[in-house]
Amino acid sequence: MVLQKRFDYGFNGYHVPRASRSARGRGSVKKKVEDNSMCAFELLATVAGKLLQEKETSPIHAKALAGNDRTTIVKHIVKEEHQDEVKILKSEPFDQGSCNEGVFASGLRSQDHNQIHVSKEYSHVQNVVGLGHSSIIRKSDCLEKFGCGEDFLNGKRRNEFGRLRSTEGEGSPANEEPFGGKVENGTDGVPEAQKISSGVNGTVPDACSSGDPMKLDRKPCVLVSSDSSVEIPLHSNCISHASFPRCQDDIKIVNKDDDENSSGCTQPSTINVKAFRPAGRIGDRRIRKLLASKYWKVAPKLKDGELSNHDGDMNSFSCNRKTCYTRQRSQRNSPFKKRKLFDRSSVSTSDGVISSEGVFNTPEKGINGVTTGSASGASSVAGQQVSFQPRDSHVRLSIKSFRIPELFIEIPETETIGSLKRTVMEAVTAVLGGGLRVGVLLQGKKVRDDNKTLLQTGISHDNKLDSLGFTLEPNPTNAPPLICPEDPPFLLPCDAPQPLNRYPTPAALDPGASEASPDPPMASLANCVESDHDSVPSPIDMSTDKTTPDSRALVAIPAMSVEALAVVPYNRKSRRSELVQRRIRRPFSVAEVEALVQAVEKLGTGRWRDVKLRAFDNAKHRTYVDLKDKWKTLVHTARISPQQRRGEPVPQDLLDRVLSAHAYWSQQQAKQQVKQQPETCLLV
DNA sequence: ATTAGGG
DNA sequence: CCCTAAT
Repeated sequence: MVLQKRFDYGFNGYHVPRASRSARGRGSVKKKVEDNSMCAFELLATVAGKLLQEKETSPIHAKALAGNDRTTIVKHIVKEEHQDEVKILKSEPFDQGSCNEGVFASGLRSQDHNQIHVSKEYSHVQNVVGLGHSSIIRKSDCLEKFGCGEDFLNGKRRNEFGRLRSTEGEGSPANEEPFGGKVENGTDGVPEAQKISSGVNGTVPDACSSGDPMKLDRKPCVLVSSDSSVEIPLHSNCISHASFPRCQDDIKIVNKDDDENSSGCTQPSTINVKAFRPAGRIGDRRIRKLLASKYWKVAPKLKDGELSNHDGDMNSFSCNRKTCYTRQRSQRNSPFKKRKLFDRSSVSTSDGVISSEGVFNTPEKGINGVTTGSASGASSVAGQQVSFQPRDSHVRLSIKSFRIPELFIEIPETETIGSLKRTVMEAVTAVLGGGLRVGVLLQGKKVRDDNKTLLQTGISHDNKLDSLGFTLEPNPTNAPPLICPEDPPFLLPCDAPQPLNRYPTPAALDPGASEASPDPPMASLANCVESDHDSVPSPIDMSTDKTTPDSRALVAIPAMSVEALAVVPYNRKSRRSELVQRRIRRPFSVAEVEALVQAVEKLGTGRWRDVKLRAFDNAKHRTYVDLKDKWKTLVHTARISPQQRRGEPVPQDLLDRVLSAHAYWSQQQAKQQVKQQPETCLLV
């Protein structure tokens, strides 16, 4: 007997009739997945968080819950208690003052149905997001190699990412700063910092606006650009000051999206940029990992006991921030050493989970560069019932129902209903755990730019949005062919009508692929990212050891071959190669250009690695190749008429500097060659 | 791993 | 941004 059914995932017990599903879901199945995911990240994160929560208290475990399965989360979860199968999540108020909103959600689930009842309003999207992340991350963290207690998942830690530090001067000033005098003159006495600041603000007005809920804690001046932050040391205790006067003006771009990095700056005098980012890609990975492990551990036997492990994890989770913080920093000491950040394979993987990137972008602070990603094929559209309620500049919405992607279930006729339920649950759990990502639909259109703020996207309390929807779609990246990395023929490409899904094997969830993806929304729960995007080099290796083809055996399916019962999210990409996603486009902000120009003026055009190190050390998404390319385009841009230029306009003065620096260094290069020419001639 | 260029 | 060849 083969049951083929789509399940509506109701948050409020609200089921969306299949008939009412938008056709979009299906239609988009064929779309090439190249999505970068998330747009309106907050929304996605919120949704993801919900889903994950749900997962944690999946029916499988819910049996014993009997009404006690209530999950309440406040801000960041600090500790978790388990009562039999029931988990109670508690969190502590964020002490940063940035998030003052109170609790935002509570969930109640019924055991017999895959329904989650989510009520309560989200006082702030950020909070919601934070919630989702924390709950998710918490566990994942445990799984991570960091070990319990080492992780952080609150915004505080996140702050580290958005940090810039001054660079120390290297080499002799004369060589290092050919443009030093010139630049200074160019500033007309205006402090570099100020200059940059104006530049940033001019371009990205809202970036640092006071309205930003995520205000920085105590650091004074932070410059935030569209997708990166510029940090300028204010105090003089920077080493660079002494040895290299102008160094204090160095601009460094930090990628807020990178989760992995901890902080770049060790100097107290440095300003902290962006408040925080709860979970980064790392978080995503962790989440995924968590999900995966959980899934495999629990699903199969549906035993209790399993949770006990979590306890330990959870506790560890509540490590004190200090510790986590320290850890984080230490980890990122040698960014370049372990740089494989842009490895594509890794990127794709990350997508599977919600990326943290963007999670914290609130409308107020938003302003990120536009990213253009292609949408991933969505296999299903979740039921949408979103209502907005004006409240300050916050958007409140409640998702009445969510439909999960289509699942195929195959089960013997002789199986019991209970067995069927479990099977279905597992399938759902599996999908939710790692194979989904969240998409946002606005008026029928998929919102692909995860970096846009809700406001920019048109989702604001001012608008009576009646057409905001979320979708759960198979996460291409995430969905790795678990079992057969080589890509067995049987794994159908996403365009296949309705490929069968199979339970992800641990391997699949694994990260082999990892992430980098910019921001895969939920399934991968990224960065963000988005993560970062992209950025975390460390793949999740949890699956490595235990994962074997046999893992499938773990699937708790009644006496039948796993294969038979296997429910697999379809729409997975069969080939890893296909998983390769083009990195999301992240236009350089003026601040970044400024930093680049300054670095090039100082270092020249042939030392991109140094440029990267000097000015973009913390911007994981900017590789030296990117910088080189950007310089190339800048030179080109500077040469064409302003009318021909596109994108965010770059201040003419910057372009002028580009040209002069380019000319200068070209000349230098020529001289170098001239010098060598004679030598070679002599040699010959 | 970097650099340099073409696409 | 991607892809490659050459270092």
